[in-house]
Amino acid sequence: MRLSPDSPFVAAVLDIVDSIPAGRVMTYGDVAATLGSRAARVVGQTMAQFGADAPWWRVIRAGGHPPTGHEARALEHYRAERTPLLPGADQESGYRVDLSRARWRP
DNA sequence: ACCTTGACCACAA
DNA sequence: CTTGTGGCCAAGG
Repeated sequence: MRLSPDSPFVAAVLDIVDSIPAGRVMTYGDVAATLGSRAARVVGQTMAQFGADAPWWRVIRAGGHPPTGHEARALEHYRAERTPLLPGADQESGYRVDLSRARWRP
């Protein structure tokens, strides 16, 4: 489906995403929780539709995986801003962000 | 009001 | 590692 472009939830999500510093990340659930919500999926839909002009690669899944379908492009950003990744899988597919070090809590 | 669709989450087997 | 189950929430049919 489509989210309303002027939904207050959408605006709030984008505000939070813009506040994440370089080299740090938040999970979809973290962003929702910051808004007092559990709508992690809606955060994902928000990023899918309106996240193009935001630092979308700083919002990842709870397991440390980058957003589905954007693994390769996200990795370029992580390398560029030195986001801590878990050791091991160095290839494009299969890597994860080290949440214990990179997680940002506002 | 019910069903379906998602850049999701947690937990169990 | 993989499925499956149940939960979450907005929007559209």
